[in-house]
Amino acid sequence: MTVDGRLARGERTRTAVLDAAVSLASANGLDGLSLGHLADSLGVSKSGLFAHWRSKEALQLATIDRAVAQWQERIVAPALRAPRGVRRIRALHEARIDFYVARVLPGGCFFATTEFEFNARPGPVRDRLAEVFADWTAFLERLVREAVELGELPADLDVALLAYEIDAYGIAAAMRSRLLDPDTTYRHARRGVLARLRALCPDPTLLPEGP
Amino acid sequence: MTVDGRLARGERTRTAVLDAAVSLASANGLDGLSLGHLADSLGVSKSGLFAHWRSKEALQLATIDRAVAQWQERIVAPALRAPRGVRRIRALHEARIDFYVARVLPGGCFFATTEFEFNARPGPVRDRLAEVFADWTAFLERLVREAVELGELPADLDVALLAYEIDAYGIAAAMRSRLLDPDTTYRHARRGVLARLRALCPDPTLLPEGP
DNA sequence: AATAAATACGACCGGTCGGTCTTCTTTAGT
DNA sequence: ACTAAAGAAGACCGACCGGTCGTATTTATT
Repeated sequence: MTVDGRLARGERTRTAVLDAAVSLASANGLDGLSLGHLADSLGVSKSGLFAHWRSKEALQLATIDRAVAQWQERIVAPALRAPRGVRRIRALHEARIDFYVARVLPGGCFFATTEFEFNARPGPVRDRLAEVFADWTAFLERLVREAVELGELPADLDVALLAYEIDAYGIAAAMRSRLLDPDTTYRHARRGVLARLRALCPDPTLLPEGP
Repeated sequence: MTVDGRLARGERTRTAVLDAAVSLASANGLDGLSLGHLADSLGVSKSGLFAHWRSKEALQLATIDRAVAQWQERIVAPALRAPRGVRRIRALHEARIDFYVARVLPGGCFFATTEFEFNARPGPVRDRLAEVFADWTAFLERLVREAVELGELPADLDVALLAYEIDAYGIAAAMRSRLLDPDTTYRHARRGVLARLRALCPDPTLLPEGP
């Protein structure tokens, strides 16, 4: 099966551009993502970008999708390799903090930055971000519900509330690690969720203290 | 004691501009705050603004200070009217959520928006925001420490961690309330902190369930 | 070898940005 | 009434923004 070299070349460019766009947007926002800068930093011409996306908004939407794919690879996929229940919840949170620690994106968290940027700006970009956020929340709640069903968390637990709390630890980590002391921040984020789960889980051996 | 009418006029204009700037920046960020738009929305000329602030950056810094003053009035001052200890911590958090519920600012939270906007952009604005955030964290930790000293929280409590958690509930509320269901979000934010404090406080009568 | 499609480019457009300059009005001090 | 200072206005600047257009280059098809 041969691939069309023209399409292959375009696809290569497209993903390279989007990776750079995710990086840039994590630091400067989806609005601060200037087509001129993006083109320059990639050694392409600005008009070359318009061959792939008709407008800045189309590029912004594509950038969001690329960020979702990265998040899926780096945070969700590793967590799904852990066994269902509280261990998976912990693995997800740990993968997220690891992602921040590794400084993968210059802005820390693409979603935190862009969601705050657009939460008061109606339009397709905001709608897409809200959709992504809703999906993420639903995923977190599903993981918590699974743990309840396995008996690893109390049956009368407020599932949505615990999901809210776990995500809150992550958001706060993204924000504080860039303005205050990063090490302290990450320690709080990790210890907080671990302590929370241990307090709720009847079987403490599922959640060892160690790193 | 008479005041200089010229200076008074300038002062009036200045606070009016800064109030509008805080509002605008809460929605569009400190960078999205365009001097032209700001001037138009106030019925003044753009060059009139430069008579008060030499540059956009100077205006941004003044806007931050104004937002701090508003926060002090609307969140910190009410909390300080509550008795020291866990009740004051709760009052602070409730005042914060009330502030979000009241939709005082179109963007929800000035600090959450701007701190995420600037956390990867070195410069005086970022430094000032980091300073403000550090002060806020220190204040929160002080309140928690006071509650420990009063015996309303365990002596071996990780003060900084609880302060981190309380702030995390607030940050998450600011973010989620604009993209997901606001009522659910606010309920989680309030119930979460309340449940957390009640679980730690030996005297449950200090923290009644009621609204 | 010729044609067509997908990429990419340089030049350019109207509009907006932050910022400057000159001018005019308002007000205080005398 | 006159002067000095502060506030505000409008015209204007260079830089950059998102976006368009015509054209050249690469590649697959025939």
